[in-house]
Amino acid sequence: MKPNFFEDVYEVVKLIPPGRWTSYGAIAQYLGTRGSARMVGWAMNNAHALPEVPAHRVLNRHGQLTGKHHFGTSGQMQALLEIEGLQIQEDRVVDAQMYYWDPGRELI
DNA sequence: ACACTGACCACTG
DNA sequence: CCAGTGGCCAGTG
Repeated sequence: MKPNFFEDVYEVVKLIPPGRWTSYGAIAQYLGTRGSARMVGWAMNNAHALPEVPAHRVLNRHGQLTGKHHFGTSGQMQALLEIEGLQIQEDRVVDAQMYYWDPGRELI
């Protein structure tokens, strides 16, 4: 039995607008637990199999593409983000705070 | 049941 | 900026 946690994570990730990104911690915080940021990452591991979940829009708190290694080919994650208008430099989003999307703040 | 790991985060020094 | 520590929850051997 998988916890609703997963479903909730997927829902939030699906709601992330194109050209925006959010962090594992932000999602975890939105769901009520701060430490569960790890679980979010773990949930994404499952999520990456689902085409409906844009996992490439979920980065760590620095806007760094920590999970790029999990995308089949290297550069895939960056490419997807750049297509949506984000600028990536050194595996990091340029002007990250400018494109940051907080589920608890803008989704409310 | 125990130990270790993980796409993390915050605090401290 | 880097290293260490604690927290959080679930999976695996």
